[in-house]
Amino acid sequence: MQNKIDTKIHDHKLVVIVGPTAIGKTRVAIEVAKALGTEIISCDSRQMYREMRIGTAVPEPEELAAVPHHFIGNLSVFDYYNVSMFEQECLQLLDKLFQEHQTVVMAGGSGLYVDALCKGIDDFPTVDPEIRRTVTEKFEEEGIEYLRRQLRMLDPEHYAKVDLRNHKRIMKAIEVCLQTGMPYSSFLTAQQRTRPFGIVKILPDRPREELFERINRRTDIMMEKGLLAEAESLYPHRRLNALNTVGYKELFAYMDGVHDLNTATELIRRNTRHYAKRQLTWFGRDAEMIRMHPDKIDEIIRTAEEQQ
RNA sequence: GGUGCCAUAGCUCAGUUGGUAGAGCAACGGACUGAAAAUCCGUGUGUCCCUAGUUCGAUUCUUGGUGGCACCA
Repeated sequence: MQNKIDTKIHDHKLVVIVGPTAIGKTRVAIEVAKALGTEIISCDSRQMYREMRIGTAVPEPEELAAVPHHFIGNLSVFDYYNVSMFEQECLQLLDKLFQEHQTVVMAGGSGLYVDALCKGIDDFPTVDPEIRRTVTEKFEEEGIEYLRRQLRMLDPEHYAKVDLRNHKRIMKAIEVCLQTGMPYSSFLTAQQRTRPFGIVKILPDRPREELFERINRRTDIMMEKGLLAEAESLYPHRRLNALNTVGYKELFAYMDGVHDLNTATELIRRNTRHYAKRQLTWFGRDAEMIRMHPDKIDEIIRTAEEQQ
């Protein structure tokens, strides 16, 4: 007897369109959503901040008007936000959207956010800001060795697994240990959640050279649109996490006199390329991705309609 | 036309008292469980301009070219 549980066909479907920055996802997503008469959920950790529009390449007003978008400009740079919140809010929103639409489109480039929604993410309490602040201060004062010692004591199991050179990973684990009084690793199940809807993953892809040309061009367009002025208005808040973002941090450095404007622009181009590469690595290991050229809209629409 | 200096990685350059070479940046590869456009890790990719010598051996020394720069005409 064959086990047929995994091949169950759902009533609803999420079409996920993810890929590196500047590949042309926005246009593809809008065309697909229009063809399917549905809405778009953005999964972009930076387009959520309403103060950051030019540098995050949010869709044009006409594009936003053509198809309803969610999770764009819904936060302020002062807000705390995390993947788990995104997962929860997204699931709730999908519940609502699936009452009206058979299919919903998700588009963006934040791999962790995509995976949190598609595969689920383990649940543990949100860490008190006070605890985060304490751990951060200790790290700044005493360095990564301190973090390692702490983690070895609080959660030896995770200590053995974590990248001990990555302070962010260690800090997160310590924070959760301190918050809950339990080892961070005790929250990790590595279990994939099943979702009550089908998921089709499309990865718009083009030759690297083409992608890099688009990144260069888009950087110029952002500058013409007034990215510098946008960054200047955010300069006082440059320490906020939301502003640790390509396109802004390089201009802050320019304002600090670290380098001239041309250098800053060149660094934006380079850092955007690096970012795109990281995204390619992330999405590339997902075997469910269907690679398609973003210019072949009709094929993508057909795939979005037909695939289960 | 003459004299001098230079030619080494994609770029800027270092170096080898003769044993086929290494830095920075760029580039490339990878990891990723609540700050993820973040954070972290790894990799040298080379007719050492060409040619003929000297030498066991030349990217290194010598001859002659070629190209670039500077100065003098």
